[in-house]
Amino acid sequence: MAETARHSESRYGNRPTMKDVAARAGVGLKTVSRVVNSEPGVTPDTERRVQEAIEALGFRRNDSARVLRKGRTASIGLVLEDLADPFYGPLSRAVEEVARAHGALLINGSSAEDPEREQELVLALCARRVDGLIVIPAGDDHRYLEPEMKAGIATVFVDRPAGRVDADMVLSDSFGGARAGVAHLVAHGHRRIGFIGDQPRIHTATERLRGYHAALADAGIEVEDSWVSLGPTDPARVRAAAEAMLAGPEPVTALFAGNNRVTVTAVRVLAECERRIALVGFDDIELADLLGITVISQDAAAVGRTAAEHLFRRLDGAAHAPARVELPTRLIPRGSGELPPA
Amino acid sequence: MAETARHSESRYGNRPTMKDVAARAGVGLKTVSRVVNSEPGVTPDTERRVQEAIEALGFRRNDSARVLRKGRTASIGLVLEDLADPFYGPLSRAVEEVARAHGALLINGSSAEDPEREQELVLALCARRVDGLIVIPAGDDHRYLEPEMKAGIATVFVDRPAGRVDADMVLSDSFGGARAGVAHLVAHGHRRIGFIGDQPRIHTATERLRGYHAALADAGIEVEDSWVSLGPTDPARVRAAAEAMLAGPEPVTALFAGNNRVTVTAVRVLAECERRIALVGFDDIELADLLGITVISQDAAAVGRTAAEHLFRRLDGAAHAPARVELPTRLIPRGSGELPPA
DNA sequence: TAGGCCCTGGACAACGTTGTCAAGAGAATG
DNA sequence: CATTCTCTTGACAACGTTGTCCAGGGCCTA
Repeated sequence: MAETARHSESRYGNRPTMKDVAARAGVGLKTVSRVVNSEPGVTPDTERRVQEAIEALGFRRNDSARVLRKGRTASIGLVLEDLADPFYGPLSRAVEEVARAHGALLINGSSAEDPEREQELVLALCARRVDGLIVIPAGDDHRYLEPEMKAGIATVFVDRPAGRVDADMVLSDSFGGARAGVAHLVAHGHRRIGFIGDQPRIHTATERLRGYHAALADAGIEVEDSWVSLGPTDPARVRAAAEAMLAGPEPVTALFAGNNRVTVTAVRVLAECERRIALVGFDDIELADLLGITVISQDAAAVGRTAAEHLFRRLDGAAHAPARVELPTRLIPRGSGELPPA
Repeated sequence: MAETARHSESRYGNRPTMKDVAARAGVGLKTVSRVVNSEPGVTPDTERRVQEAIEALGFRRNDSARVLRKGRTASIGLVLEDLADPFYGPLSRAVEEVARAHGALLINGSSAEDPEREQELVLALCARRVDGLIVIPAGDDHRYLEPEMKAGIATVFVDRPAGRVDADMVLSDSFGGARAGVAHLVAHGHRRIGFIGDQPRIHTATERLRGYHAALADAGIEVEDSWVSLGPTDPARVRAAAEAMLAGPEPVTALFAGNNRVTVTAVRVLAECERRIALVGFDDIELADLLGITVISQDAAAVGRTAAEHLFRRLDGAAHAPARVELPTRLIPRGSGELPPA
């Protein structure tokens, strides 16, 4: 009776505990634990009684307590930039599938491309003692993760390399992809090609720009300053950049878009333009086939899957040196990249 | 010394605990706890010593233990259908923002439209004692949640109503949206309008179908069986359904697509078709403006935000009867819905 | 029938944290 | 100077679970 009263004031509403189940089933605490965990050494009859008590009380094991005792949370953290970005949805989903196959839950958070917020999120996840972390870096200094990694939290960086820290990474071949895309435009006769990309702080942005320069250098073309624009990828900035490149006496005849957000805005701008400007975008977009947009496609799901599999291999004890995996990209010609110079 | 040895074998790598910090700083355990939680009653000098010890050891509070003691996990669970679906990315992100504003983390999982998997996920989240749940139901019987809700886990159902359980819900006006969309087609002269939707098990699918029927009834049009097709929304099934409606002696002159996946496939099929078939789709799609697709738009972010705010109001103690919020939809004409009958 | 063994079940401590409470040191008051 | 009061500090229990270890009972064997 006193027992009941105590529980009705308990913090979890009035969740029954194993102790309550044990009392109701007339067995010891540990026996309930055994039944709940399907451990051997319980007679069918006892097990039945315990199960009945569990049903009757609506008992559900408290995983917090379990975690405290066992030291494994069976959860991993995923810190990405923005879940609303169509590139990260499939990535996150792929990570989740792998986690599920390993019986783990996924906690995720968006950094909104803010290094401070990234750190805050990562540390919160560490405080929960996630078993592992997959991080799409916003910042470029991850030394704050060192104590955590030393303490055994497996970490894989994705899409962009980690800063000042030695860890596993899974990247797409941004340099090679951009180089191939720009070379494609060159092959179709373009000599004046614009590049609109993300902020230089972001590794993929500079890698793609490097690929752009490499392709033009390969073709013996000298890049003019006005052809390149790096910065935030909100529609307003991208629109302004694109319009600037298309205006003036010697406008570009083709554009290379540094990521999916840039591509979307570029398509809008080009649709309003009377001249036919060629376009190749980094990242595939839904319905791009119908719009005839030529893209460099990276397989977001494959990136996520690879990273997660890496992580779980670490969690299962793999102790080799940090690896750096680079996944290939693919050029998908659909028309916009094959337009001749206007 | 023995202390050190014990810890070096500990399960969390060798994470220092408050006890270790206390020993190093030469203070009591509780004093460390006070510093970590910024509780009052610690002299600046003591605080400094403790902070130093925390830094030196790389201490990070173990939230599992904290949760066990305090009873609040400061995390909420989100169970949706598929994170890779462009409708759910923004929804999830909106939920995350609200959670973040309340200092909570978001754990999410995909049910893949499988009721069993939904239940499995929800119960796993309950075992972790998330403070609250936001569920996009896959199944139609949620009585399994009753003990959990009674035990104090706040729950909000989103996008589709809960089955056999009294709880808060945030829905979009599927019926009204579909009715308006189909009426739009009727207003543009169509009398033979096809409907391709999701499986009838899914509430939004039947609501939208109901809207379709209502609009046609309003116009005094009798629906033919062959105009309606419900089922999985994978491209193959949708394509087959669309092609069937467009073939035969009396084909439909317009299509209403029951969700974004259907719309995407429908656009592809119609693009291959020589006749101009009108199309209105439920859910907006990126770049739909460029493709000129008329849609019924529901604001995924608003749905997520509303649900999350509802949830936290519950967590902050709101105890009114379960509410049912229905958010309006918006018809966005872009061309495809305004085509006259071929 | 005695001895030993196996099998089931339970008592107890421990995980790392926070709430309660009481003790001790100074400061303020009479 | 004695007393009370305040402020800082630490000892201890508790949260709900699991691992360790031991006890008791039934069964088999000699």
